[in-house]
Amino acid sequence: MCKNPAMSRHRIAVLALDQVVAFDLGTPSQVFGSARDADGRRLYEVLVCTPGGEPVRAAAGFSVVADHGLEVLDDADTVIVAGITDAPMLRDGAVAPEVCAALRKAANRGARMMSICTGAFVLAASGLLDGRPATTHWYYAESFRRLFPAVALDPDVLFVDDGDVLTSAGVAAGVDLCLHVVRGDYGSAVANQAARRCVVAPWRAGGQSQFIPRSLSDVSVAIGATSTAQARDWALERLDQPLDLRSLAAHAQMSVRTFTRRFREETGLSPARWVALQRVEQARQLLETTDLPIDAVARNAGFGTGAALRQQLGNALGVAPTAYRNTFRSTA
DNA sequence: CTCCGGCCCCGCCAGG
DNA sequence: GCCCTGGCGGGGCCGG
Repeated sequence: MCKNPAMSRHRIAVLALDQVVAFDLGTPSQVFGSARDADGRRLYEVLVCTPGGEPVRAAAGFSVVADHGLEVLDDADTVIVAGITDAPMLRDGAVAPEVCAALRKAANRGARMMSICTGAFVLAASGLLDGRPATTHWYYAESFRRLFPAVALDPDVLFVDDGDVLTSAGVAAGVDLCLHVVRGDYGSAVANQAARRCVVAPWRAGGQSQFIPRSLSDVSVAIGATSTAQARDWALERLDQPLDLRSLAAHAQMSVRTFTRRFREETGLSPARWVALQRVEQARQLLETTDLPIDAVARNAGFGTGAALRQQLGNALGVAPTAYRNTFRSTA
């Protein structure tokens, strides 16, 4: 990927087909367009295209006139297929041959391939998901499985990152996937700033269930109902200290059993897994935005030793702390 | 590498 | 009957 700001901007082509989901089509422009370097310059160029540059009908009842045709897939660094809805393709899996060919060509050339929502049907029809893990909108999971049995579908996660092929669940999960990609390309600070510009929560992890409210859980806090949200805030303030399940539950004034149950309902993650993710996030931000020694970062993020941090960061991101810092320290 | 001890996760079920 | 709670226990995971 184009991580060096000196190189030309990372180019993203968004493919809209007939009956495109308008929200999906806007998501990449919005999120990637909000990713800026320290001087406020855009880090991505986002081009929307349609087959032949012809207008396509949006499912919402208007037409989309794109500036480009499929030729922009030829030199895009990333290709994103937006979701479509209520189209015959979702039942018969038939995608125009020239679209499949263009997508395959881009993938073979090494472009990063992504889909939002039912865009996964188009990637799958092009054979790009065979034998790989992927996800799509839960509503279409059964149809997807029937049409593309060779794909390892996980219908219950927000998005799947399989390296050069990334797929997301319905609509808003596309926001999460796009933020995830920005995070991977330019680091947490840039991604969080992009999220702030879009006024969405900084991130939801890919493994999270599709069946959790995006921000409605805060409502229960506002009305004072019991919830694990305060315990999460409390935990975030003391990530550098040991956080075991018992003390989290005690802080939420619940039994351990009820706390874990609620926690899972509200976040889609188990408490320990959530804490681990927060610690990695904390470490990333410290590596990106400070010059603290690795051991200090490790202590501050609750890993104890640099060795533990190295281990966790390696598991989560596949990079060592110093390498991570060197990659992202300059961007933001 | 394997083992070990501790913690965690979650299905299960009894009780309110 | 219903739903929610919370203790129990087995299987799993992680760090040493």
